[in-house]
Amino acid sequence: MTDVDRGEQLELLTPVVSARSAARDGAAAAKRKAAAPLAAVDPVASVWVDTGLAHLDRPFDYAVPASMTADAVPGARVKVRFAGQDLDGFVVSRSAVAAHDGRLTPIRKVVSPEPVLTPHLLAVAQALAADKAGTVGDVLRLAIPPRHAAAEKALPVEPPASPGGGSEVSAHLSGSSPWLPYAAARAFLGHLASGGAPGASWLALPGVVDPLSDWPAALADAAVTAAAAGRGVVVVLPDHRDVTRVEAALKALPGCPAYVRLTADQGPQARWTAWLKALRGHVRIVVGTRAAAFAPVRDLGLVAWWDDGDDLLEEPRAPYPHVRDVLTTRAREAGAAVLSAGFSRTVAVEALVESGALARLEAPREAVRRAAPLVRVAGTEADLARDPAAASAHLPSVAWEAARAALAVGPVLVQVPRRGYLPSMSCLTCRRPARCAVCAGPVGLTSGSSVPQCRWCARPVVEFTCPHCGGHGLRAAVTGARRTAEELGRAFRGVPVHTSGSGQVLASVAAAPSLVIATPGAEPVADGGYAACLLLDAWASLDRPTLDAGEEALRRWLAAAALVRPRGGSPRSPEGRVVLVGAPTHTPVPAVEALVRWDPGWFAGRELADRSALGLPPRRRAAVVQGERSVVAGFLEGLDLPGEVVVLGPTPVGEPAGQAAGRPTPPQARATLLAPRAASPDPGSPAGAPSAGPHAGAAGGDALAAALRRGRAARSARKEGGGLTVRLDPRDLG
DNA sequence: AACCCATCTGCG
DNA sequence: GCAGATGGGTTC
Repeated sequence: MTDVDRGEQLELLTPVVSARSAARDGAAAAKRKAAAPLAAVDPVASVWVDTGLAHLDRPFDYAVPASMTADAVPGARVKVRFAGQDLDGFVVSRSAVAAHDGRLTPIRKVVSPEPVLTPHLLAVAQALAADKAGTVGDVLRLAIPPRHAAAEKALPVEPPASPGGGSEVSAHLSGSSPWLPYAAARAFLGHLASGGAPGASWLALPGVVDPLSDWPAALADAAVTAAAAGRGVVVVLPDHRDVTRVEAALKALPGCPAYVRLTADQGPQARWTAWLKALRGHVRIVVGTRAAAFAPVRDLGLVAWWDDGDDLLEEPRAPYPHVRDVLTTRAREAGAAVLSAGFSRTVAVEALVESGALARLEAPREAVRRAAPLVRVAGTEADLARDPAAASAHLPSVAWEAARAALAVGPVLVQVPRRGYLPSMSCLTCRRPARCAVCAGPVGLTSGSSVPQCRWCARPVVEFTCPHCGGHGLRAAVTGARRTAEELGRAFRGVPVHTSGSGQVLASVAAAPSLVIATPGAEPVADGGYAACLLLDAWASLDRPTLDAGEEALRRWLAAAALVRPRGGSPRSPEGRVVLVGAPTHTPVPAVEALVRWDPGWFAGRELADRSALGLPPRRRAAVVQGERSVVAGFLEGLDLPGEVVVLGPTPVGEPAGQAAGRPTPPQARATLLAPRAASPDPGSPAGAPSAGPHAGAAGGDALAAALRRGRAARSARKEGGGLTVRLDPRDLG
């Protein structure tokens, strides 16, 4: 560029006060403002403005006043005048010339020169927005927490000169490595340590007998391996207790590597401090809940998450990315390794395995057999224990005996489905599951209503007659945790009873005999492992009318059963037992079989094959569009869909139970769209080339997502009101 | 929300 | 013929 060109451009860039304000404020003010000199170098800032409007989801050029030239760096948070309002934005880049050929408004204020929107986060936000048919602005709101000025000021800019800083902690597969039972671990960790980007789906062995070899220790070991190689690490756990366990495992490592905990519930100041510690390079390792998935560690080398199927890993705000989406996108963007860990494997992760993105990281069958407890199944028609105390607790004799024997040597875990977890009903006389007379759907109670109704066709069940015994009475097949606790407490007199559930979650219990009643996900860890575990109301978990009922049931069972001592037993920790209560025994049920054999890998493969055969997700891409009926209809009408997309619906949907009463809401509808996976690399592929060019292949050529995104932008441009939610790859088709 | 601009309208 | 009203699209 010649000097002349440059001069002309600068002329163009001179901020011009609008005629109106000049008239109002007078010539003096206009002169003063017009005279504000622009930055000598790169006077143009491209700013991603948080407009909240889908059709304006792109950067806009602003002029950089000379006074801001040092602060308005790429990534800085700014305030700009946009369409008559003051809006927040981030500087994306600085340049000498504007792409926009009109007049540029000057940036109003640099909120903070901290470069929070890193090129990596921007690329990730763009890729996620494209993949989920959302806006970059929405993703940025998820990715960058609210700033806390005091926290920003208090934290030193430069990391304190640390003698170790984690980098001198050497990790290796020593004799005590928690990775020892996993043959593929050596290759994975070696590749990780040498700067590679391996991907693995790790099926952790059950067992908590040795805290030095449990899964938190293994995750900590992997994190330190990456950190020792100078790479950044993000580890995401579903809940708080899991974060604390991984933290403890990190602290237990020799040299205790520098890490930071990052969770949403720690408050704005602590959260911003933790976020900045990652950004400024004070720590290489971030451990946290879903809020940590975007943590801006430098030189990202490893992303890891635990228990892919836990719904806490699903972001409830638009565009609804799962932690798996965030982390695999980040890994692809940064050339980092991927570690998806759990006692079970979701179908979504199985799809990544079968696509080649993730390798199977599993222990040999003999090791699984040694580590797993012995699992027995007590069917729905099983004899209730003859012991009157057991009968009052509605326990089959197998379960009663297992619990009684185990209580002599240690704690016993009892898992009961969550309160309000689609409680089902059964015949009061013969205890067989109650079925709708019209469609044979399960009969259940919804909160707020005292009349049982069919969960499939929603018909109220006014007069029930059991087809098996002719009885007319109904009882709740799923008993709440509190009542179960009372009943079991009576059945096993003298044994202490603990409960752990939403609201009151226990982290751990002692090795002494006790009964621990817990809802799924709230099971405390037992010192030395549980002696036994009863999994109640299996049928209720399996019979949910959702696509992922089997997967979810198995995940919950394995999570509880993994806290039990191994079947083999040892002098220190005698034989562990698990009893699945109330499962169908007349027909083979894959989830039950997988639990008995402890083979979650087999189950995931089978489940994916089943879904593929039916043309269902995740083999095909799914999108769910929901909103007011007229809005959904209009939206679908205007979509420019590729030919291979199948549109199911829209079908009317009711308001979620409990909300419908009283408040009149416009009728809702939902449509499901199914499309073949794009031919482009799977969004989960971590092995992809470290981003070739800026945002290369960000859209992934996914025509369905692109069409939905265009549709939303068009709606936004037309100022069409009415709520509309668009979810891509939802966990369930609803 | 504010602005720009094209088009319309009412009055001469 | 033209100032002011009206409406739809853009927003740097």
